[in-house]
Amino acid sequence: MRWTRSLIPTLKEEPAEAEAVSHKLMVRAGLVRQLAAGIYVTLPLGQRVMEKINAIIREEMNRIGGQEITMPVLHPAELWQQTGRWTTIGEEMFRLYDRGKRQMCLGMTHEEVVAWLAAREIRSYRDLPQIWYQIQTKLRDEARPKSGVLRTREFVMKDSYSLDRDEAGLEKNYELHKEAYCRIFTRCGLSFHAVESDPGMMGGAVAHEFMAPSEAGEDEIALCDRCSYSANVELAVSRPRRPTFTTWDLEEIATPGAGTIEEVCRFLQIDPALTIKSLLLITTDGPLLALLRGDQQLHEKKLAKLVGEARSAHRDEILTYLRVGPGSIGPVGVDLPIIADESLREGRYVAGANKDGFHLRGVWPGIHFQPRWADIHQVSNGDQCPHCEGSLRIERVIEVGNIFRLGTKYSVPMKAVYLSEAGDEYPIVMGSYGIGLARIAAAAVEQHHDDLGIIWPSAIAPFQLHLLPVNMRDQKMGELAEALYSQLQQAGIETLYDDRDERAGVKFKDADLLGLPLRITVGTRTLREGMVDLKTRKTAKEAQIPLPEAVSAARTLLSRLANS
RNA sequence: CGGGGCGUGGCGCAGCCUGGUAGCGCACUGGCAUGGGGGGCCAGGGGUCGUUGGUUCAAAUCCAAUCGCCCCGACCA
Repeated sequence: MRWTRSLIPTLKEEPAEAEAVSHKLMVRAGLVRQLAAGIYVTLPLGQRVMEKINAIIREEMNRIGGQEITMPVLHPAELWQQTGRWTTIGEEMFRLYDRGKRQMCLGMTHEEVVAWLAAREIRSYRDLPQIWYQIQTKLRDEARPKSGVLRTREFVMKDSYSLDRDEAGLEKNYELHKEAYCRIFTRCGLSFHAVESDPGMMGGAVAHEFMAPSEAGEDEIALCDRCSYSANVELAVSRPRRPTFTTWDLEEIATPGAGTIEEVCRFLQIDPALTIKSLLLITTDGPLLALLRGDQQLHEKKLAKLVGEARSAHRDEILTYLRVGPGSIGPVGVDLPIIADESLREGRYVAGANKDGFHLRGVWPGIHFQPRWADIHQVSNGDQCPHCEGSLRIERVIEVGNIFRLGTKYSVPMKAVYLSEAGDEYPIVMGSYGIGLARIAAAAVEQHHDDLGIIWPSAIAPFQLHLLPVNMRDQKMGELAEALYSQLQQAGIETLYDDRDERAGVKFKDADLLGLPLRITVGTRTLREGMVDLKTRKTAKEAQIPLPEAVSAARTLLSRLANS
């Protein structure tokens, strides 16, 4: 493609509103433009990247037996009312009325439509299993769109749905998807982890998310350095490191002015892991004292699963329930329900004395107070793995895909059933599997760039080769470049031909910014010695190649890059 | 939804505090020179200062409301 006939609006300066590296680079390289918060136009270069990703996904989905379909974006409300999600989902769904005042919504996912279709078209066990997928736009009224194309209100997603007779069939399709996803992300050049995840509003058993490590990510995962344990911190469990305990006797000690864990530890010269952090929470059932070790953080979601939604108490509520200020709360002698983290089962601790300016030393959980035990701490860096002796590290990641076992959650209300060999009616067992296309592109940019710009993995690069004549006003040079361009095209090498009458420096900067895997420079050396420069973006290695060998050398290098 | 920040040519910004001719860099148009890393010279075009209302002789500047965008948090198939 000729640059002069393309829309490739590169930017010298960073857009003011961009924060994430991928956001800055995708805008600067002319891949996307923002229309409104969380709504983007995909420009020609970005479109080519999306199509590359698209093709890879399609190949891998077809390979596991997926059949491509297209489902509507506009849905009647009844569909969602049948499964109950019309009311459970809330403001994240775009809702509207048609001219006949019928309530409609914009599809944020398609379990309902799939179940609807299955209810009509699947009758017998002979019709199963099926995998249906689409690559389609989804709409979600995100509370906070952010980080460029990483969290948008309108986005293209590959979503597939498996239909099976039973759990065993679902398990098989789940595994097939897991394998397909690994191939897809690997082919797209991403490094990633498949981790255990919270099924959230999808329902069902433990699910998996595919996470690409990146600073710009919104999620965190815990990874074991010894075994294969890996999980979203939303549900990750750990055994916190064991501190060196002291066999203190129970005694009250004055801690003037020391309220926070940090202050108390400094005052007493002890490890925060030897203290109990006491939090007064207000649940729908009233006040609750939650206990953690001083070095741990409360995991609100874990707690919410046990006691429902909880908020921290206001200062006056603390005074009402405990007759003490926030700095000296403790579990001993308290007449409130207490929930304590498992890590407190062993050892003796320092805790608030429920008396301003005082703490208790030698508090023995289970003896001096009786809590309900539970895992309510957040996994932190260095905690011990729940399955082995390894230690966990926390990594920030971008969620690029996820897979869910839905079971019969949608087939039952939608009456998607089949008849077994014995003639009995059973609900179809479903799975659902998503991949965010733009997130793959953004994650790839996050993982592959340098100070100068993007370094595309060749599988999803918008073009394979950047042909750059240094001076278009030199007629001879122009002719050589033109000739080389048509040879490259004939050779089937996707080439972006920078035929602009720009200064060499401008073109070089743009080439680095766009980040195509390979660059051929036609310059004075070509005129003088018949050599072109062949430069690999990733390694920055440049080689001089005789002009007649340029195409074959490029082909060789590109195939090497494609396999690396 | 809570907290914070920002809206001034296409992009990035200054001017606002202390009201009085709207400015800089880049980009763009025409020309000159140059031609291997965002270089130089000359001449141009382009802005209801987000919007609305108020204060004032006079508002980009002060006040109020409103809209938009970004960041932190809450939320997130």
